[in-house]
Amino acid sequence: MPKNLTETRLVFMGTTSFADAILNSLLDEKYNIVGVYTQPDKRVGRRQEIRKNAVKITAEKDNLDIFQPEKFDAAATNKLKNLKPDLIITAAYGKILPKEILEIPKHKCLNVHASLLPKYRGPSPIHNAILAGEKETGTTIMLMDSGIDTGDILSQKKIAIQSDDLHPLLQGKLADLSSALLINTIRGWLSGEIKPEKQDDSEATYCQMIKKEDGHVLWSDEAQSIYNKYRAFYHWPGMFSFWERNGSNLRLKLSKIGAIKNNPQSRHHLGEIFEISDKVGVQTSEGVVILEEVQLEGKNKLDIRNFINGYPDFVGSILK
RNA sequence: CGCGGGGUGGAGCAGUCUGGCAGCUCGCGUGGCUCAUAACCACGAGGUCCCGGGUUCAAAUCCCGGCCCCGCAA
Repeated sequence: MPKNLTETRLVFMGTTSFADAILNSLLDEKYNIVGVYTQPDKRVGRRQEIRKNAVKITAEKDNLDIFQPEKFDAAATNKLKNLKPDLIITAAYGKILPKEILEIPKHKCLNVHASLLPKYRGPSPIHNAILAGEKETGTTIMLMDSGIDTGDILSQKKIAIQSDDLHPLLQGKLADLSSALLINTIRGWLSGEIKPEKQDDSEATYCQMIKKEDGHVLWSDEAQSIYNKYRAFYHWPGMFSFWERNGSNLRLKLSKIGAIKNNPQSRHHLGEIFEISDKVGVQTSEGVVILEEVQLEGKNKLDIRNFINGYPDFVGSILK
């Protein structure tokens, strides 16, 4: 084992802004990062421009060697071997590493996973903790094995979820927490102070990749769970419903919704828009969702009052 | 040339198809009413109808070109 942490040859793999925050904290610690792996650039937006992800931008700024393999075939695997990594750190990379890769670094592969494993194994732990209305979640540093988020745990730390935390805020908190924990864990792991602990598979829960369609609001849900969905999907994919107008179903993004009003007296149709004093609500199966800002397809985001000024027939209509 | 919606007083919209007085809901200003108001009444200010060209007696509206905003898709 290298005596000095800065001599450890470290490879980082990550893609999202969460991963970027982790990478930045490793850079702050002056670790010797000999390679950065991230997902290939994707074409994005109406003009199909190529956009670099956050990790790539950071890596370029620091003149790190960047690798963006579509998959780990023989050539990609050899390239990685040539980097002679002592340790691989992954965080929200978005690719499953074949077993052969996991065996390359002598100090193995560490993964940062933003949940209290074995809870919320899978690609969307933060989203799903919010969706489920959890009061707390956390972050786990673990060794990677061939399963998905099933490896032995090195360290773990909890954090509270506030009832009005939106996904980006909670993700930011978890990134900070994870960064600090990772720094300590790397030190402890390389020095042999930390011993891996097996996960209790009987306690495991799993989450799926979030799809765009998941943002479609079901007004037959309860207001509280719709609000949780709003918090979880705030950054992506957002929340939307459909408003029928002049025979066509227009997509209406609910870009900002307010607290829930539990007034059992209110018995409108599911999805019906109505005014409550100075606010605008939508009827759910239990409670009311308050609309604060919406965006009709083809239009800009609008404060609900301005929206109704332009579309007075919105009140009384039913969202689907 | 991936598909589609849009640009009209400070905000949001209608008007465009079928060319003919610049309209609606708000906001703003002044006055009134009220114990009171995101309430009500009266009056009022505020517009190069995105830009450029064309057609026409006449263009927000029709034709050509350009700029910008947005939804989908990826």
